[in-house]
Amino acid sequence: MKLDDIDKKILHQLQKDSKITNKELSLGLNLSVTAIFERIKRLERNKVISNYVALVKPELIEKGFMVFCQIKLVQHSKSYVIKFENEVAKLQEVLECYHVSGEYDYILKILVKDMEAYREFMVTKLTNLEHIGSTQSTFIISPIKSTTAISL
Amino acid sequence: MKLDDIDKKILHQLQKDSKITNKELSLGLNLSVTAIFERIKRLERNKVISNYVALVKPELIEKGFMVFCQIKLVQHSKSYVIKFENEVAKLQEVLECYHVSGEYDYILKILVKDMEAYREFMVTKLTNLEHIGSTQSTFIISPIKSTTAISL
DNA sequence: TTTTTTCAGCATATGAAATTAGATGATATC
DNA sequence: GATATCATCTAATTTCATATGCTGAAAAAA
Repeated sequence: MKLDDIDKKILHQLQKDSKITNKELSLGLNLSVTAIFERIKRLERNKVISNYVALVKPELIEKGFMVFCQIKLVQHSKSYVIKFENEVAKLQEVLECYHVSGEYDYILKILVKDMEAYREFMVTKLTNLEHIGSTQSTFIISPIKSTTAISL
Repeated sequence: MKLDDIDKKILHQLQKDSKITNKELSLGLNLSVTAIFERIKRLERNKVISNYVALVKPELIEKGFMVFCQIKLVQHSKSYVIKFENEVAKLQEVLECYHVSGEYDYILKILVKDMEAYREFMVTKLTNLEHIGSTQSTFIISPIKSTTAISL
């Protein structure tokens, strides 16, 4: 799907604040409300916009402890990889998971209540996954800039 | 601010889909529309909900190249740290930035069009920041699980 | 060139949702 | 026991998203 400048401006606004009304957008972009409406619908139909979410401050919901966990698999055959990826995606503490280049295979962004909860997560959930080799945890001291949507 | 179970359920829904109507929420939670409305307003007032955003597929807006970049500062006095953090927050390629424990001081999540754009970003923007020591880039081969809101 | 089709936009209308206002009952406070 | 506070309710109002049908420009077909 092709995006023109107007589409990009609309996306830009909706990424900053999806509660902006079509009218406000139309004023800023010199289009009618209907035109804006139809463009947004088109962006949604084509899955350029995948969905709309509320961003919640993690520290306010008793989840103030964020960790980047790097993981090495012991084996990299397709079936192992797929199994690992499926399992890890199910863990609700895992906000994000990426297959990456470099020394480790995966980087996970993990959010829990505190260090104790993290220990529990490691011992009972993460290291229970098969084929996991070594892991390395990097603790977040302070978020400087963040757009992460947090799950309860 | 204290959150009861109803607040948490509301947050949980809004994090999955902020376009859900108060009526739908009220049906699921056996409350009136007004009660839901007041609770959400309260969550917004208290900044538990910081804002609402549209999630956009990065590959569809010509930004398919994501990188974790770890950064070490040469010096850690307060004024340097603050200056670095301010500057880095302004860079639109930087989606997220965290002050972390371990060998490096910061982890940045960066999103650009491609490897060439990343090189350009490193050379012209990142390494231009003062007090930067070494950096290490980890490239994302494939996102397995992700909730990241992308900026154009 | 002329005609037709397609498409993006527009104004207007309407139904649904958000928001406001006022009433009620429960719980805490003096 | 009286009063204040708070969350909730119902009902009224306002605002917004969305559907409909029209218009003109550009593209395609004749």
